[in-house]
Amino acid sequence: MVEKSKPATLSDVARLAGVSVATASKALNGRAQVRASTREKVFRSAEALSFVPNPLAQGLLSGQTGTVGLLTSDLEGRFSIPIMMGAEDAFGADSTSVFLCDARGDAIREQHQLRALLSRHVDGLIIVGARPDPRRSLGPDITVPVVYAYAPSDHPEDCSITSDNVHGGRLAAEHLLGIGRRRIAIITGDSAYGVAHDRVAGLLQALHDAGLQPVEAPFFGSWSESWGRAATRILLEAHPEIDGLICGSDQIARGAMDALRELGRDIPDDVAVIGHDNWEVLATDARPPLSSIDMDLQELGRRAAEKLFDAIDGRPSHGIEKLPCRLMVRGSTTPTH
Amino acid sequence: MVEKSKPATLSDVARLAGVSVATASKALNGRAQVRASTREKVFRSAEALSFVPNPLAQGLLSGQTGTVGLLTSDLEGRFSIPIMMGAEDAFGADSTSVFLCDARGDAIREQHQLRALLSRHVDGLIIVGARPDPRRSLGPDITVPVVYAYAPSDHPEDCSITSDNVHGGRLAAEHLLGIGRRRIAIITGDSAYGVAHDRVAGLLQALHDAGLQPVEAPFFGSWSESWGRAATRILLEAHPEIDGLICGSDQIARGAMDALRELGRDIPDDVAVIGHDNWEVLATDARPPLSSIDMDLQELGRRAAEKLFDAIDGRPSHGIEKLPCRLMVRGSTTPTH
DNA sequence: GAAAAGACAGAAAAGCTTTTCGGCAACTTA
DNA sequence: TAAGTTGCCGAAAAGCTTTTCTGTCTTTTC
Repeated sequence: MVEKSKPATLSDVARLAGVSVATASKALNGRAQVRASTREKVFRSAEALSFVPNPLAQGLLSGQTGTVGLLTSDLEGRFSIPIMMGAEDAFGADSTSVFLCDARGDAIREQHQLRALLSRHVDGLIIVGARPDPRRSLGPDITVPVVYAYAPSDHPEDCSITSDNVHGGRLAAEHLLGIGRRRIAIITGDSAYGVAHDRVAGLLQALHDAGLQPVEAPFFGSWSESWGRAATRILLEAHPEIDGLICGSDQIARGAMDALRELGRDIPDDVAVIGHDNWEVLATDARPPLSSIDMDLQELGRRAAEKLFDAIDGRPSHGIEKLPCRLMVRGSTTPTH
Repeated sequence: MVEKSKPATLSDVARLAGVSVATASKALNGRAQVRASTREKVFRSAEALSFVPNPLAQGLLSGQTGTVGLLTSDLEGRFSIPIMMGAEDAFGADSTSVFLCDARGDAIREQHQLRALLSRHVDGLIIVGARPDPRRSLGPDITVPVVYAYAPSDHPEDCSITSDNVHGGRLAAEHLLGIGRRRIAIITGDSAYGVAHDRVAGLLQALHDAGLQPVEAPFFGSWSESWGRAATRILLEAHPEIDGLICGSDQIARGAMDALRELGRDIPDDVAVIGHDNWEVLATDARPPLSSIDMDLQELGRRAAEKLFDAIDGRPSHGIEKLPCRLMVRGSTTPTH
C-alpha cells in the first residue's frame, strides 16, 4: 500500500529531466524542436516516473475526449456485446474507450442516458436498437456524430449499419437447395417485424431462381421455441413430404427440431433444418447441431466504429449500409447418406 | 444543422447574466455567498444557453473523473450485462458512467484494457470474472479501488461480491422437498468448477436436514445440454424411481428434460426438475417452463457499485460478500395433480 | 570578423471550472 | 459620526497539457 498518492505529472518529468514542461511535452510528443539528447533525457525521466499524460487536460485542450457512447436497448446483451467488441477492435482501446449504457427499452431512460453521455462530451455515439427494424432517429440536433447499428435509423440523412436480411434469407435457401432439398417450408417470427419479411423475400428469391416455391406460404408467428414446435406440427400434418425447413431464428429452429424428432423425422436425412442468428449456446448443442445464418455482428460493430471515426474526423456518411451474412454449416444440414 | 459549434461555457453564462464566472459558479453550485436575485439571474442565463459544466474541467480540478471501468471476460455478456445494469442503477447515470471493456478471456488483453482504463483515470474498477470460481487478484499496486464481482478475488484483502452458491443449492433442494419429492438426484457440471461443489454442498445439507440423501452420488460432467441428456439416461436406468432432479445449470436441465420426455416421464408429475441461473431464454420456453435458481446478478452489480463507491470515498471493505439466491418457480416443479 | 541563419529551450497563454481570499458597499452599533 | 460587521461580488490561482512565440546561443556564410 505504498502507492504513489498522486500520479506523476508532466512538470514532475520536466523537473527530473532538468528542462521546462514545454520541452518535455515536445520531446514526448515527437515534435521537432528538441535535441536528440534532450529528448532521450525526458524519455528516461518519464519512464522512471511511469508518467501517463492526463487525458482530462488533453481533452480540455483539444476539445475531444477520446470516448464514445454506445447506447443500447438490448437487455440480453446478445446483440450489443458482439457489436461492442467489434467497435473496441476498430477503435483500439488506448485511443478510444466506450461508455456502454443500457436504455432497457425505455424512451425516457434513453433520453436520460443520452443527456448523460452528451454532458460527458463523448466524441460520438453508436445507437444499437433493440430489434433490427428501423428505429426513430435521434434527430439532427445531437451535437456529435451518430451511427445507428443493427437497427437502422428511419431518417435517410443518418448513417446506419445493418445486416442484409434479404441476403441472409437467400443464403439459407441456397444452402438447402445446394444439398438437394426441393420441398421447402418456412417458419418465421412476428409478422410485425420488417426483417421477418426481408428474410422471407430473400429466400423466396432464391427459390424462385431455382424454379421453385415453398410448399406453402411462410408461417409467421413469434420468435419462440413454442411457436417453432406448434408451427412444425401444423406444417407436417399438411405437408408430410417436406424435406427442408427454414426458420427465422435459432429459437424457432430449436422448437421445430423438437417437434420433428417427436414426429419421427430424422434430421437432416428426412428434413434438413436451418436457423438464423447463429446463437452458439442454442445452435451447437442441438441434436444435431444447428446450421444457422450468422449476422456477423462483430464486423457490424467494426464498421460502425469506422464510420463513426470518419464522421468525427469530418467525413460523415449517410444512408444505410447493409452487411452480408455468413452461413454456418452444422449437422442439421449435413446429410449422412 | 444550425448547431452551436461550441457548447456554452460558464463564462458565456456569466457574461449573459452580467456577473463574474466566480459568482456564476457559486450560484449554480448552491454556494452561500450569492444574493437570491443574482442566483436567479444566473440560473436563467444557464437555462437559456443550455449550459452543462464541462466534466473534464471539473475532473481536472477535483482529481475525479466520475467514471468507473467494468472489465469483464464474459464474451456472452450473459453475466456482465445484468451486473452492469445493476451498477448503472446504483451509480446513477449522471454522476458516474461506466466504461465496459471485454478482455475476452485473454490475460494480455486484460492487462492492456487495464492500462487503458487507468490511463483514463477511472475512479474505480469492477472486475467481472468469466466463471464464478475465484480468480487471480490484480494485486495491490492498482492505484484505484477495485471490487471483484461474480468471481471473487483469491486475495482476502480484496473486496469481492459473489453469489452464495451453497445457499442456491439449499434453495433448490428445499423447494423439491417442499413439493414432496424424496427420491432426488443431482446432475451438475464440470467438477473443476468450485461452484459446482458449493452448490452440491448446499443441497446435500438441505437433504440431510430432512433426513435424506440423494439416490446416488452427484453426477459431475460439463455445463451442456448434451451432458444433461446423457447423465439423465444413465441415472434413470439405474434409478427409475427418481421423482426429483436438481441440475447445476439451466442448460443441463434442458437436456435432462429432453431425455426425461423421451423416456416417457411426465414433468413435473413423475419427475420435478429445477435448474440454476434462471436464464430466461432457456427457462421460460421449456416444456414445461423450467424452475430455476436466480443469482440476482443485477443486485450483485448494485452491491458491487455501492462497495466501490464507499471505497472511492475512503471507506474500503475487504473480504467476500455472498449474496443469497432467489427461487423462480415455474411449471417444471408445479405438480398438476 | 561581422552579419545572417538556424537550432533549441523556455515563458506564457489557452482550455474550463472551482475555491480562496480580498475588497467594496451597505449596514449596525456605540 | 466613526468604528466595526455583514453581505456579495470579483480577481486570481490551481489543476495539467499543448502550442505559439520569443529569446538565446551556436553555426554558417561572405
